[in-house]
Amino acid sequence: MKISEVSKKYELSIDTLRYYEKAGLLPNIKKNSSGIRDYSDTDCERIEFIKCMRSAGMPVERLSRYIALCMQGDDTAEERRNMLIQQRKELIEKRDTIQRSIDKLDYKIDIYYAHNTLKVK
Amino acid sequence: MKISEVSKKYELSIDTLRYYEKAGLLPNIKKNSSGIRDYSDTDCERIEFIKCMRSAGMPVERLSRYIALCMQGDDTAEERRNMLIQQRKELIEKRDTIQRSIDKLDYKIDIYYAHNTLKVK
DNA sequence: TATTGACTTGGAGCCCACTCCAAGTTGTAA
DNA sequence: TTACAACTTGGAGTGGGCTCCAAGTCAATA
Repeated sequence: MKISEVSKKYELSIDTLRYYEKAGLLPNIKKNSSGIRDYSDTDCERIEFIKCMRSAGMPVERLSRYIALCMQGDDTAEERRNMLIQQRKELIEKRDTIQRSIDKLDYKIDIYYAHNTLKVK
Repeated sequence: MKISEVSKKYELSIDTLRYYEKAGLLPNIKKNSSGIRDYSDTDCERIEFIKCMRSAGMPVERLSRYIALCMQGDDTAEERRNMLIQQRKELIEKRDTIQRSIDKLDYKIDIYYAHNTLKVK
């Protein structure tokens, strides 16, 4: 798959794909004789994972470390697992923070309704 | 309350408090004869709201618009309510995105466990 | 009265995650 | 063979949200 196809399929700009590669998130992308990238299925799976983690706010640098561990082989499995567990913990905190904000908003929105005329803060 | 006290109480740096003020999030902070800020209870409540919304990812600029509407008076109540409803909607989306990432992580972490030896990606 | 510490200001700098740009190469189509 | 579209590179620029800095003011204390 060429970069423009991948870009369309995963809704990531071409620049972002190259940026991710430079940042170590997509190592070993194959290139043909004239230097053009050819993304494999494995690369694409990785992109899905990256998208998922990025959308949840995992920093590029941490993702890069995780992927570097993947490339190092099986010996790093435990470390990787710990990274995922840590990340899950952080996401749960983040989700709960957001939930508290939603609750607070519900409360505020209710007040606007309660005053019915919509005229009171 | 002086800025250093507010800073400690709400765990926001003094620079951040002044930055928020400059950005329109904290209008009309009283100053004494020698120009020193004196935060009122209302200011403090506003700071709590700002912290809550910021921690949920609401951009400073949008907060600034919301607060500008507050200052304009009762006529803007409906618009403000709509902003809060919109914000709630976005937070719910964000929360759900994070939840999906958590689910994906659970799945991945499970795989590490399943392979028991911790040796397989 | 000299020092100290907390405050003031405007503006520069930093980090992250892109995003854009210039200049060049390649492959196909007219 | 010339035009074009899509690709390549390195590096500069951008926007949001702070964070830091220099230079100055002020009030209380030694």
